[in-house]
Amino acid sequence: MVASTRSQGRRAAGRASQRVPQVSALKTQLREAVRARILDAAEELIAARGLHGAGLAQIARNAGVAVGTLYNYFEDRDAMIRALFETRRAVLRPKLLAAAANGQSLKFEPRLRQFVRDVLATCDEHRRFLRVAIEAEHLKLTSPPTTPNDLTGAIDTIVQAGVAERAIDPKRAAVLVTVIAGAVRGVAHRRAIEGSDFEADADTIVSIFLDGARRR
Amino acid sequence: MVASTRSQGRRAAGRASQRVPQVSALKTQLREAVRARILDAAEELIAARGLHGAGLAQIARNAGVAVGTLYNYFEDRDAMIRALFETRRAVLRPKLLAAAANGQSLKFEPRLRQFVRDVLATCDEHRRFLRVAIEAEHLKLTSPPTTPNDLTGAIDTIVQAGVAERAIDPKRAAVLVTVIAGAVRGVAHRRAIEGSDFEADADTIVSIFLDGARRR
Amino acid sequence: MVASTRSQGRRAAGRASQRVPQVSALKTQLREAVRARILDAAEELIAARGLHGAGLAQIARNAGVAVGTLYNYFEDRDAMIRALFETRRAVLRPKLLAAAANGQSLKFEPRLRQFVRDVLATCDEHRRFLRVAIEAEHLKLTSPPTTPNDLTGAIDTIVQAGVAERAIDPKRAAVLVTVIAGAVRGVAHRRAIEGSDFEADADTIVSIFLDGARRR
Amino acid sequence: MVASTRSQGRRAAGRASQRVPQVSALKTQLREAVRARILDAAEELIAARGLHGAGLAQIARNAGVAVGTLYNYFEDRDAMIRALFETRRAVLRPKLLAAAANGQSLKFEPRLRQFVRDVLATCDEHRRFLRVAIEAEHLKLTSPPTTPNDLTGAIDTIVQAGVAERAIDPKRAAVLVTVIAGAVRGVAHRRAIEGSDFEADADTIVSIFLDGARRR
DNA sequence: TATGAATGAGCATTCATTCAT
DNA sequence: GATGAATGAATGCTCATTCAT
Repeated sequence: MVASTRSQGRRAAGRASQRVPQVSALKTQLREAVRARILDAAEELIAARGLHGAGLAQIARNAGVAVGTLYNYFEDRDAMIRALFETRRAVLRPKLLAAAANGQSLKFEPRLRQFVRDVLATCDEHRRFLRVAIEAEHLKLTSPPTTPNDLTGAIDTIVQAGVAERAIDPKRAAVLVTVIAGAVRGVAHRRAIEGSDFEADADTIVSIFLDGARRR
Repeated sequence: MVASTRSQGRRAAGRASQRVPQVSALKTQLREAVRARILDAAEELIAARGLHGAGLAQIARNAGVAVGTLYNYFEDRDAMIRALFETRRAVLRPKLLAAAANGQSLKFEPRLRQFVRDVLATCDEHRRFLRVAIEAEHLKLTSPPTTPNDLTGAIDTIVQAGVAERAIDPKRAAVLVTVIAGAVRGVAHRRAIEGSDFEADADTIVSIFLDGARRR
Repeated sequence: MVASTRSQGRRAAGRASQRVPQVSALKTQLREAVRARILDAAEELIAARGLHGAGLAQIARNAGVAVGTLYNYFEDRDAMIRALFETRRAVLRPKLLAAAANGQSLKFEPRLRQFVRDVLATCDEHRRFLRVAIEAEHLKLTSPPTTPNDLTGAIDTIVQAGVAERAIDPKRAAVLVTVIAGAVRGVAHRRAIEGSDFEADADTIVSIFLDGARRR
Repeated sequence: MVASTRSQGRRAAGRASQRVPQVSALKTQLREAVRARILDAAEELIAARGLHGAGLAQIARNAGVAVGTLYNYFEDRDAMIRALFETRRAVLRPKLLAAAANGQSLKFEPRLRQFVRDVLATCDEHRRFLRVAIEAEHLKLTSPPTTPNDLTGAIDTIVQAGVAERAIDPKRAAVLVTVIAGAVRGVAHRRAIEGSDFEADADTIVSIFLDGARRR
């Protein structure tokens, strides 16, 4: 009896020490789910009606929570929007970095080709956020590092590699980065709005940039 | 007295028949001047603080009129902003069309070269409005045809000409338009923000697009 | 005709030069009337429900204006309440100063007697504000100089005069000021709440302070 | 085994019959301790930031409990504040009554002297609550009997005794009560805010009230 | 009973729009 | 036509209260 009592005690203690973390893990999971729902609601509204048209009341309604609840997750509206960008950025940035780092063993050309393909695919995946990011490009006041800069950075990495292996003229590097970034953004933007899938776009873009559009 | 009255009447009538148009012309001129002052004030504020930060009170103050006066010139705030875009568009569109039509006698390459040069010059001239246009690219709901589309249209004209003279592969034409438009916009955007003058940008861009960035 | 026209012109000019100030004077008067109505409404609500219970919506309703109008008269709610105190103080302070300066030719005793009589009369006149002043005595954060301090200051003036003419022991002066101020405030407070008129209070108070309540 | 079980049962029962009251006593004690901690936290916050600045969240934090727990001790915020006053009153009232009853065998003058001394001492002891009481004097709507009234009552008791022994003119009694109460409150208030100790205040006050401030 | 996240009515504040002068 | 004070719906935010755990 003593033994069994002890073992029960142990088991109980064991259960407790297991359950408390389990409960808190569950809570954390729930919390994250709500947070995600809120950010999704905000993202959708901003994409649809612009930053100005995304009121807290509507965001709360779409997220299925009360207005006050928003303030349990974010300091204020500004912080919420900043969090939205940071969250999305945390998803996109690694993809961009991975895309940029991807074919380091490859020569410049196939590497760039793969990179552009990856980036456009990623943009397709995150069409909705793209509209938000475009919307927010002039809100530099609050959130310093924007996703588009990540794109430019990634392209810069690749182009520098191209310069290093003497595939690209260093004098043209800076303009090339801006031009490629503008082009990619333009194509992605068009896709995001039109909803169309330019299957072969990636390769065409790279061919144009490398060999020119001139017919030979 | 009668005579003098008559003659006065005649003279008055004569004056009136001359003056009424003059007066109305003067009035129209004055009206247009006020309208322009209002739109300038709006443009400046939007460029500086964004669409949301440009309140009617501040616009009126900067334009040197009363708030109520704004409503004698525009139906409401939305109409005023639409008018701002249309007014600027009315200035920019002819320039773009002229740039596109400019070297119709030229071969494709020098024509495109001249065109990009002209477009970037025009963008430099209208830097302030550029910021407004960028700001407003997500306001499609109210104003259907936007300046950026004019750019795309002009580029399309040129590229089609290139296709016609067999300098460009027709399969690539659509993408090329988007890509060039994106690149030009990207460069212009960068200039508008950084304030820097990329003197040689135009030629570099065209060279890249025609012959590729690849070192030979 | 010329003459009459001229004289008309003169008259018109005369009227104009009279009327513009008249109009602006009328406007100023109207403005002040509205301002007063707003402050009255605020005073009444604060007196009835306390500072916290006086919401801008209710104040506006009671003043017969829209909520937004309040902001044409005051920077924000805080400024409005500060203005309320300053306005009332601007009325009460001169009365207190006058009461304190009143019988400078008199001996200490009749002077104090007159002073207390005046102060209690003034308090009766401004019963409603008294409740507001009491309410606000712990809001020192925003408005530094409060009406109650004016009372203490006035009493101090009188007591110092009493000290000067050797009617009062200087050692007791400080406490006497506090004690008289407390007593006057207590009586005024009681009147403000009970609404009763203690006709002879002033003289009784002074007698007590000068000769004591002890029966002889 | 049976026996042992029984004896265990008995013992258990014995323990239970001893312990249940002990446990409930312990629980009651604990409950009271928590209640006291909550009221202390509330008192401190109200004294420091005013009634309006004492939010339930902050009170709970300072008391070391959760917000919801407050509602296990008090119906709502209003009831909590009322309880605060009643609790403090339950401490202060007996002291005031004792002070009033203290020198029943003494003559009026030394009795009043002692009373004022006691009251000021009590006020010094409870400085913090004094600020709360002052803050709350306009919350009469909810809590009918306030501490200040206890003071007035106690003074009334003494003054009536003075009337009875023909030391005080009955016509002046009512005013004298108000005046003394106001004076005591004024002095106590000044002490509470300035933090200074007027050692001799009590005697000075009584002397003034009995024999007047007039120099002889 | 203790907890603290969820709730939503209530608040001060803003700003496009109207209208009497 | 010009003016600018008046308007009030809409917004972001707070906080006493509730309730599932």
